[in-house]
Order: sequence, then C-alpha cells, then structure tokens
Amino acid sequence: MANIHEIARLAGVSVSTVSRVLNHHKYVSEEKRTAVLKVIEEMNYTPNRNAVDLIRGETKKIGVIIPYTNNQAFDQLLHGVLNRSVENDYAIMVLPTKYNPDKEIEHLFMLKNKLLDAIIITSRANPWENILPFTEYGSVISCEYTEHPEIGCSYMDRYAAYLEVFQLLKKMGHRNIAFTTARGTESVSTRQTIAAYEKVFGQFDPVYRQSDCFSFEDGMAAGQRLLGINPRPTAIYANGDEVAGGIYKYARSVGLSIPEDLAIIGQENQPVGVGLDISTLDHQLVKVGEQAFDLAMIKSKAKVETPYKMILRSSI
Amino acid sequence: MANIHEIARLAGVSVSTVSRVLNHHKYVSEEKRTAVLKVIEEMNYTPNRNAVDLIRGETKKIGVIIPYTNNQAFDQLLHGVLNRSVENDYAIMVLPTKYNPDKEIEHLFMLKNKLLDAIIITSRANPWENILPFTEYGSVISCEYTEHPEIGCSYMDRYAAYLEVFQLLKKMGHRNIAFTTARGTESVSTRQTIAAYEKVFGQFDPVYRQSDCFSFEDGMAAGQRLLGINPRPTAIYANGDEVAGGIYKYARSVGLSIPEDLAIIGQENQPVGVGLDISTLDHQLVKVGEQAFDLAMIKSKAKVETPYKMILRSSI
DNA sequence: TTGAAAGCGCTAACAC
DNA sequence: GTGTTAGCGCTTTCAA
Repeated sequence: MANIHEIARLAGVSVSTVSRVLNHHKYVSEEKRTAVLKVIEEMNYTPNRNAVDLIRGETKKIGVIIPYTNNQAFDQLLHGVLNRSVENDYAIMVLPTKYNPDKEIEHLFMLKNKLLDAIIITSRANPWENILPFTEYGSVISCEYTEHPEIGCSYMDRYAAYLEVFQLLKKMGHRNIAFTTARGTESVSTRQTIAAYEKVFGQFDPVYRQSDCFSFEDGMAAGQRLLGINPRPTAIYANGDEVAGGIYKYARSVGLSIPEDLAIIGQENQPVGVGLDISTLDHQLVKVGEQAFDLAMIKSKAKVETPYKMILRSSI
Repeated sequence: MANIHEIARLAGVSVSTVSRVLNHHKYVSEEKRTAVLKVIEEMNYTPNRNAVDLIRGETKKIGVIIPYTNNQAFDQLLHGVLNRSVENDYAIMVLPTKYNPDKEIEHLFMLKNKLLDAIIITSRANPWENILPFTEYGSVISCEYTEHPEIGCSYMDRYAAYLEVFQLLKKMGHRNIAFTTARGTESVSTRQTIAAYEKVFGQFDPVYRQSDCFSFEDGMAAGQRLLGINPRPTAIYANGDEVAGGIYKYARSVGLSIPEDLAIIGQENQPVGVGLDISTLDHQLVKVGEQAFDLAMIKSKAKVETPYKMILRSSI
C-alpha cells in the first residue's frame, strides 16, 4: 500500500507536509492541505500505526490482565475498562493468565517491548516484587489495594465488606458458617475473608472453607461437600453469585429450605442471584474497572476506593 | 532503553548477529551467541515490538468486534477466542461497538493500518458491502454465516435451531407464542426467528415480539409487556437465558406457574438458566469462538458450522 | 509555511 | 558464520 512518500510525491509536497496534514498541525497552507487530502483520498491511504507507535513511543493501547474470562467478576471489571476505553479512543488488549505466574510476566513484558502504555491487573499470580520492575516501562494499575507507591490502585475495601457480612450473619444468630473462595491462602482475598471471619467468630476451622470455586457447577459441588459436614453450616458465604446459585440449587435438591435451613449470600449482584433472590455483596466492579482505566490513561499512581453495596434478598 | 545497536556494540558483533540470536537463527557461532546473550542479560534488553511488527508487516494480534461486553453470548464467543489465542501466542484486542456502524468501521481500520492481522466479527452493524473492502488488508472472520467467499465463517445454524424450538412448542400444544430478540428486523437473527416462527405457525403478529432484550432486567420488562397481551402467550422463547430468567421472575411474581401457565425457553445455557431450571438452546458459542480464532489465525475463508444442543429442563 | 534529513529500532538480502 | 547496508513508514528538529 501507498506510504507517506508516495502521497508526498503525488501531491507535490514534502513528507513533512503530509505528516502535518495527517496530524492536524497548523501552519499548512489551505492549498497544500487540500492537495494532500485529495491524494490521500484518491490513493485510499491510511498511515501505518506501527510506524507511528514506533516513533512516538506511545501506543494508546492498554492491557488488562485477567485470570479467567468466563468469570462474572472479571468480566465486570473488563466491562468497566472497555466503557471508558471507547470514550477515550484507546484499544484494549485482554491478557488471560489462568493464574499462571509465567504467563502473567510474559504479558507484563508488553510494557517493556512498547506494545502497551499501561497494564491493569485485575488479579495477580505473582508477588509484587516480580511486578514492580515493570513500572519502569509503563503504568501499572491494580484492582487490589497495595501500599507500593509505584502502583496505582482502583479497589474496593474487601476486608470491610467481608466483616460486615460476617457481623450480619452473627447478628442473625448463625454460629456455623462456611464460605467458598476462588483460590487458597496464596490469594489476598482468601486471607482477608478468613481474617474477617476470625475477627467476628474467632478461630476458623479450615474444613468449612471450599476453594477453587468459580462457576455454578463448582457451587453445586461446594454445597455438597460443605453441607455434609457435621455440624452442618447454617449459612454459607459464597465468593460469587454463580457459586451461590450452585449452592442454592444443591441445597434445594436435598430438601433444604432457604433461608430457614440454610442462609446463602453471594457476591457481585449477578443475574443468577437476582433470579434466585440471593442476597449479595456488590463490589461494584464495573465502577472499579472504569476507575482503573482512568488511572491507567493518565498514568496516575493514586489509590482510589469504590464503596461496596450490600443487597439484601430473601436468601438470608 | 538500549537498542539492538548498543547490544551489538557491547557484544563486539554486528546488529545482524544480534538479530539472528534474537530470532533463533542457526549459523551463529556458539561463542558469539553466548556473548550476545550475556550482554542482553546485563543490559536487561527487550526488542521493541513496534519495530518488529513494522518491518515484518505482521503483528500476531487479532481483534474481536463485540457489540456488548456485558452480554453472556458475546462473552462466550470471546472466551472461546481467548482460549485458543493463549495456546497460539496471539494477543487479542477487544473492539466494542454497541452496534454503532461508524465505530465498527473505525475498528476495521486496524486491519488497514497494520495493527491487526485479522478481525473476528461476532455480530455486525454494517452491511457486508461496507465490510468487504477490508478483507484486502487482513483476514475477516464472521460468527454468522455469509455466502461472501472473502469471509471465513464460524457459525451455528440459527434458523434450524429456531425451527426446532418452535416445532417442539407446537407439538406441546402451544398456539400463542411470544419471543424476544436483541435487535429489530435489521438483525439477521431476528429475521430468522420470525421466519422460523412463520414456517411453523404461519403469519406472525409483531405484537408478540419484544426487542432490545439483553439483560435480566430487560427480561422482566419484556415479561410484563408480553404477558399483558390478550390473548396471553402460553410460551415465550427468549433470546438468552438472562432474559428468560427475567421473564421467569416476572411471571412468578404475578402468580403464574412455570410451565403450567407459561412455558419458557432460553438460549446459551447460562448459570441463571441452570439455577431456575429453564430449558435452553445452547449454541455452543465457546466452540464457535474457538473455531473463529483458528480460521483467523490461518487466514482461512472456510465456512465451519458448529451444531447446537437443545437442553430440556422443567420450564417447558 | 515548507522541506531536507536525521532518526525510531528492527530485519534480511547480499557480499564476503 | 558474519557484517554492511538498505530499507519498513513515520515524526520532528532545523534551517530556509
């Protein structure tokens, strides 16, 4: 395809003039501008963005590191990021990791090799010390709070939210409470859930926690295991509404009434929770994602918290 | 940051030798290779991908045009694409359109400006004649069947699926059937639904169709309107399980029994449908997405159909 | 207001 | 095996 030189030649001007027209610089005579535009039109010319990005050292592209893409929570975050990217003419690259630390680092290299201006980490597999070096090459934004001053954060106060849920359950008289988590204690959110539990109820018996919960099916399995424990939990706090839905479904299938025999509360306010009337802790992840994009775009290292919202329905 | 020239200088070799090492060419002496690798390591050097992409004219990046990202059907397609992209070391760019034709064209320009090797269109706002010109610059894959030989297709036979649903409902004795759609008759899928209906039941009364349905809430509203029609439909075919869930919820809220008073069937086999035990027509969109990626990667123009799956539950 | 020319950082054809 | 060099297509001083 034609390049800028050919356009210049055909329009009888220099390449710099064509470049000026392309970038809407002033100080181009109306006459030459028209001539250039005409040739561009005729030749059906579009500048090569790789060349532009190469010389500018900036790409208007932002990456989003996401462990799982078939997961409602991460999809909400991504959705928020995309909302703002469209408004600001940025392109978004999705970087799935399945929590593989090497894959994650591989993605971070896109900062170093100039493919991306910034990366938003919705959830990470690596310790911060492995991630920090990359802040030298571009903006790194986290959707989890961290003290590190090089990292901008758009986050929700998970611990406070967990605390409120456990306090509520305690107030309602529950004493045997189980919960599900996505990952094990390598995950901050799991540790915070346990900490919040222990703050309210004291020492936690690990048998009442089921990890590796992501989907409806995982919820069914979790329900089966957790409800088999003696003494049986009277309430289960799920790490997502789909998981909560699976627990609900399993509990009903073995004849338990919700909330009389089992109270259930989920997270993220998903359709399945609306459908089954399950209470939920809405972390407002779309907003968190939007905020994360804004921080990434202006390369801010600010720490911005988004408040959570408790939505009570008939399941507790 | 250091560039290839500096690495060459420091290693006491030429840039081509460094390039050869970088690209794992043979014909590099073990001695020089080691020297180069050592300097690369010391200097913490990473090649600039913009320069590489520029000269190669290929980027190992594929775009996915997606109207809505908070929509389960499109997320499934995207999920499939991402599955395969990870395995094949491609980067995926998400291109949201909200069915804005101009935005869509803007995204397609990423083919022309060399940012993307291929684009997968999950659903489009433009007529094919506006899209076809871009096939000159890269591979364009559609998730909807089209005759155009320049367009590769990974699709499901929507019409056959719709037909089967309506035939099933007819066999079950339903005569007043309503359905929901995402868009109006500008959409192929809407037109196919209507055509399938008319094939089975004859002339369709448009009042029994509700468009603009994407979410659970949309389903609630659709339920309210459609169930207010006289004569009341005895079955509703929703264009997604979340919409179906909303209809279910509304129907129950006004005292209707499912399936005695109202049969409901959804699409895409989503968690909310599992939770509410709603029958569904699973188009296997994850598979369709995976297939679309494969076609895009090898620049194939093949037409590949993925079979649908009917999942019967208690809602009909 | 315009153009020449020096890069941006890399690959690959060609010569040795 | 290795180095020289001519680009890839663009932006941006600098001088005119």
